[in-house]
Amino acid sequence: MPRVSYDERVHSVSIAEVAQRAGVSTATVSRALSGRGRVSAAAKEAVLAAADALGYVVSSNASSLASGRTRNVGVVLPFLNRWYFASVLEGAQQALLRAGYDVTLYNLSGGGEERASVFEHFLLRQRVDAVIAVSLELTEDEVARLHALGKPIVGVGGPIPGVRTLAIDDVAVAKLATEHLTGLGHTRIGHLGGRAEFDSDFHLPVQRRHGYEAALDEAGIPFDADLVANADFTVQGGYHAAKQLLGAPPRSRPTAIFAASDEMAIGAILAARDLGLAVPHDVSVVGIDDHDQAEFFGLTTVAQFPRKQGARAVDILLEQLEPRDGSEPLADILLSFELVVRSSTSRPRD
Amino acid sequence: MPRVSYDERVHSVSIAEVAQRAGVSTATVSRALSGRGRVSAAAKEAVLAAADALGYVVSSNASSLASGRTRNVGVVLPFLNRWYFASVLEGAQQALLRAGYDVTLYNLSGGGEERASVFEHFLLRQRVDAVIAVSLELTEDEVARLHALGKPIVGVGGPIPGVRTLAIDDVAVAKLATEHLTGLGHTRIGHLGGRAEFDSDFHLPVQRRHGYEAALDEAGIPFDADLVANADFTVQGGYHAAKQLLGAPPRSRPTAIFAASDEMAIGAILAARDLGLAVPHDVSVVGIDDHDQAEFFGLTTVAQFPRKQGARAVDILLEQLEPRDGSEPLADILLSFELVVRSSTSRPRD
DNA sequence: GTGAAAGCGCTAACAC
DNA sequence: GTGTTAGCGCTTTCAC
Repeated sequence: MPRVSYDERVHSVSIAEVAQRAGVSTATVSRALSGRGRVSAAAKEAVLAAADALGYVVSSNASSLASGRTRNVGVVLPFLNRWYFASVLEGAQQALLRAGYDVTLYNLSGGGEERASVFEHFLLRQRVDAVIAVSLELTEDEVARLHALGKPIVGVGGPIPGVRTLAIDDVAVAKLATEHLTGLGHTRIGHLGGRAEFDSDFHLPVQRRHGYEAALDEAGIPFDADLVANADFTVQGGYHAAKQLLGAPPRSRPTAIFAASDEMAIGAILAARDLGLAVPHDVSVVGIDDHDQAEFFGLTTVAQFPRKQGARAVDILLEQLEPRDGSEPLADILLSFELVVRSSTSRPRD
Repeated sequence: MPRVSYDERVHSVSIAEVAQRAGVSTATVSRALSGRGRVSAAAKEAVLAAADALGYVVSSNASSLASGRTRNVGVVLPFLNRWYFASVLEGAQQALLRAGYDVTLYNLSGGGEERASVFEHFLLRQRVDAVIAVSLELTEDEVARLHALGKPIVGVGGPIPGVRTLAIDDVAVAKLATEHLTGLGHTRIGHLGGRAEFDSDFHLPVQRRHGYEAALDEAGIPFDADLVANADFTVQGGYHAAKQLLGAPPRSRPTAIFAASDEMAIGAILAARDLGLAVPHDVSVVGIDDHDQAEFFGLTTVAQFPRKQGARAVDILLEQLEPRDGSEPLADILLSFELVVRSSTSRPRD
């Protein structure tokens, strides 16, 4: 704790004052405080003491201007108010904070013009040392401009051309979920997929559907387009789509549903209840995510770990921003996922 | 669109290059681009053209260092992954972006040491022009340090001593919700409140409970401690607490529940269903928030408007950062709220 | 290991 | 209305 009462001061302490008090030059103060370059133990101690006594803190602007480093990372995402995105952001922010980096947030949910404006802002104002793009497909131009400025980029949630990327294997995840159902003996398996408009970025809906079809195929179950309904990844969307699937006559109704997100899966569980169907007795439901509420609903799901994804993205960035010896540049990374079996799935009734 | 291909360049264009190309001085470029000070139309046009052609953008660090303004606002919040907080942030970010400000995010959900670390970071590094604190009670020391640096602060979600604050009147909101139930003729009204540990910041649980009691009082209904259960504001917490209230024998069971958040109210609806009780026939439920999912569940609620709250906070900040003539400094502001009646409430059965 | 000094790229007086 | 110029507060050669 600095030993000065702050409300008595209006201007901030400069490095020169610290230097004077410590009886060294400003260069030594800079070196002592930043850890770059060597400083004698005695000098370092004197500097630390002086800085503490004066309540000194570097001006990030002056430091950035002189050094070219901002210690700030931009995180760009398409939504803030959805579990996956907020979780990735949380994980990234936490890791960045620990490494001494600030996070500047760019939420694109406002619309198209906002996106252009964001790129004007931070590409251009050189506020950040690097960029994390979550489930966003940057254009080649955007990537090129960032790279031209020497700013590393890492993508989370899907591949960006020319950019190192973290992603789960969506096909494999969907296949795993569906295989869980075929393994239980289900043969009429419905799918709640993502609507085409959500496919713009990383083709996540399409890939998850491919995984679903692949699992059916391996189990020798013919694909039936009537068992697929698409929605918008929300509970409400999943509810309505599931009602449609489950409203079919008992003979043709699916005995299990694989939803491309937990929120839609929860919607399906609620829809089943409202139709008087018991889960899992009449219909099994499996999702993807391991959403916060998955446990509450007893939802079987394939967990992905967005917080870890965010933290991992930071590791990769830091390796480029602060290369340490022995660290190899990493290739694209496929993230882990795992099936979490709860009470929403069981063998079919007969 | 700038007419240069960015990947051919590695260093960024400086103001001097623009000045040269436009045939004016750097001062004129600065003035033309920032809008501060007067510039002839011809000069302005020339500067704009040159800047565009070269793909010039100011270095925010150099600009901040020279001017003392960062065009960056820090937003501090205790959670990211909850509807209210994410919505406030979204509203604030959007308004800030429109005004040309970046947002640096400080999420404190990591724990206590993180909080100290955050204050080291941004109080101290002078990265921001102002601070928005959402549902956080800053200490006097923290407020004093910010003020000492001349940084405006605005609080959202509750009062901070010495700081301009935006908040709903939690007592009135809770009273309105409860009055809706008494007005329908309910006399056994349960309350799902917030647990004491959530009271640390703005005593929101206590205030909402006061509103509840006030409404009962005015309706001449005696307060009954057995009809109150506390939880953690989540669906799951509300579910368990509601089960407790609704598990009582029919005679003593509440015919209506007022929950201090929509998420808990949704938990109550699900609990009622699981107990075989119809909503609103057997039990009415009302919440506070107008959460994204409120409509889906047909939840009657008192809406607050967190996105607007965030945007409003920005207005207040901007008024201080960029005072315009005729604008009066605003006092603390009570935000609007409104009862939204849906299908989860009705008159009691008999 | 340490200090002197030259910038980093811009803004804001000030003079014209 | 426009140019000149002195910093903003730091980091980093370069010499010692």
